[in-house]
Amino acid sequence: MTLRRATRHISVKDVAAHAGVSFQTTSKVLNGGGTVSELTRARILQVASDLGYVPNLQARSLVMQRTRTVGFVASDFSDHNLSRFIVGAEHEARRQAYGVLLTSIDAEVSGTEYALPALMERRVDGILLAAPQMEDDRAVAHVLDKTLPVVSLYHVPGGGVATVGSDHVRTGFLATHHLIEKGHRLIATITGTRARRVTQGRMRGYRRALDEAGLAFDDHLVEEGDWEIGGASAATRKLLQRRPRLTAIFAHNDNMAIGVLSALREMGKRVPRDCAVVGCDDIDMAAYTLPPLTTVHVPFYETGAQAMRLLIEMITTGSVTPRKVLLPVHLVVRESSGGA
Amino acid sequence: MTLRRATRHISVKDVAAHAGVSFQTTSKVLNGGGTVSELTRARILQVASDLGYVPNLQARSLVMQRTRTVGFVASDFSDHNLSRFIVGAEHEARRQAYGVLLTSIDAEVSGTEYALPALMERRVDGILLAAPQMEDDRAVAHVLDKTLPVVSLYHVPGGGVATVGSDHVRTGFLATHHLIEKGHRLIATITGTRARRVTQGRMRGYRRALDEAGLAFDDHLVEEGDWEIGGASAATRKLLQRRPRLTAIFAHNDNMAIGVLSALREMGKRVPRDCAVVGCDDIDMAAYTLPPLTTVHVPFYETGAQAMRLLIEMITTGSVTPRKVLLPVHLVVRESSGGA
DNA sequence: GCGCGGAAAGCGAACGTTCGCCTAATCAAT
DNA sequence: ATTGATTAGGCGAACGTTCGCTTTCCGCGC
Repeated sequence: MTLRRATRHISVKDVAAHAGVSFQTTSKVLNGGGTVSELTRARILQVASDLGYVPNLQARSLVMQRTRTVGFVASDFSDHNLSRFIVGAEHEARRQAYGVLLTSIDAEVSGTEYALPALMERRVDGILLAAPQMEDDRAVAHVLDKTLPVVSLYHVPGGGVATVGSDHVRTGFLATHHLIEKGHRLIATITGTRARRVTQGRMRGYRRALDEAGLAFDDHLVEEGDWEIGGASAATRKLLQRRPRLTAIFAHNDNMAIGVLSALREMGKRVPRDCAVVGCDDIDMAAYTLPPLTTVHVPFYETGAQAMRLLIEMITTGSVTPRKVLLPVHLVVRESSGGA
Repeated sequence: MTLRRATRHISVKDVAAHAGVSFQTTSKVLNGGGTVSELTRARILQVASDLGYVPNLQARSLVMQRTRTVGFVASDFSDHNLSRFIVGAEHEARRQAYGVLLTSIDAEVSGTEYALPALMERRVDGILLAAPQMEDDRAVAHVLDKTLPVVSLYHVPGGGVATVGSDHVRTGFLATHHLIEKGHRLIATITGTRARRVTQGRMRGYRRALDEAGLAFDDHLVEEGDWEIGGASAATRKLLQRRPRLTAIFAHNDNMAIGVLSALREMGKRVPRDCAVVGCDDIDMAAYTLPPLTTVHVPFYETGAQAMRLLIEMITTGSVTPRKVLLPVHLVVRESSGGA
């Protein structure tokens, strides 16, 4: 149908011309600074609004040497937890009038290939990292070090990067401790992938709770999962084969806990009577499983907001001190562990 | 600990100085154009790489009048379907070396408030819209019209905006038709929120399938849902109270179908023997519900990629012809409807 | 010897800002 | 009247590019 041309953007010079002043004066007015008479100030503002003037941040960035934009690097936005994190980060960025430039990195290729250069070209002021596969990527760590403020959701080797996350050890501890309090003695766990820090942390919490209660750690009560429902179902069957008398399972995320519930049901076990289940993350669905899932709430949204806040603080203060922030988690008791 | 200063970025002039040529010549080399001797070309490239030169896209955009960046406006990234869409769009953008600037809009405030100005300031080349609440926002439609290439996932009033989406009517038709083929005659449906186009489309497909089979439409077999699990459970109970003999339920998304399954189980109904259930969207979890959920697969990832492709095409060709693209959907038969 | 064509590289301007410094003009105080 | 301060606004430069137009140099054919 119609084929329209892109209309030229109007600039500060256009406004100046219409208002009969120099464009520099216009700039002053628009930025609130300088000494300009009330009359001309009003006139310029009027003209600017009439013409629909929108400042060009590109040009401003050029002279200011700051883009007021941060890069966000993630591995997979469709991960539910990660997307809650993104929402938190984006909200905080918006609150402080920062733009967020999104880049995904494939699971295989190191982020150095594309994501980082793309962000550098656009001269982001800082980078928010949410890509677990970077946990062991020394190349990335090296690139990031010493160039830009960086905050990561995950551990980055080299220690030059600030980190914001939740307390994984406590998460594992709370879940396990709760089961112990409920009287369970044979408590199995289906872990996340072993290489991940979060898995190691939650595992440490699990062991600590056992230790405190004087319970022995049993290797046969541990099965590695892949964070997915299907894998957790399989793991559940393996565990029950090896230790038929176990009475509780702690899954390293709610998704796997759902797989556990489904496997238990298929095997004719009743939850929580025959076997209690506790997950962690506290996803929306946890309240709607059958039975509703006891879980440890992990503040993903808050983590995102906090990470962005820290990043922007680092940007504005110029400090690149690699701080570590740990956000608290808390237990949410529902029926899968026998209720409150 | 350490407090480091942001190191100055090195520019084309720095490279030129080290290579002993004018910065314009350097620019030529870096962009592949112009007539430069093989010797100096090699030298310049060498120096650029040694110094770690990264072009400044801000400056380039300024003179080129194109930022090679698109804006993405979404209402809620943590929506699973939407996040699949984002992934698709981002991958396509990356493939074509476009940057993606993320903005969320709150459910309440019209996007005109913050999101659009923020994108305009950054001079994005086009906008990808994924915010259902804009379906009836005439103000937004007006702002968008005639200024920039815009592709929307949802309908935008005014007709000036290109749209990419899946075939909602066919989705409703396939789900309902499948149930009819399975021998069901009293087929209830739990719809999405009525105001949404997707709901209206799926509803039309539902009615069309009934019509074709010569089945009467019964208002009491329709209940409005809110896309959420809890609401759908409630709706299921209402439906069964009004029409105890219904034998099938079509939910307007998989999430609600999960709520339906859970409500049916609580009421002692067996799925699919007593009541068949069909959802739509084909989320990951659909394969893991109990029983696994028959659903209509909606290609969210592809939709995102396609939308981005269209947007970039509009940007590069300068055409703002408001095309409408409908992607095909297909039925995925699992056990909740009685299997294949 | 003269002009020509082409290769190689330089130069100036422009893109839309911000910022520091400069110039008038006004006005009160000496 | 001469100063000095204050107010209002202009001017030039810079940020890092791209692009089109010179300029310089060289070899070639007449």
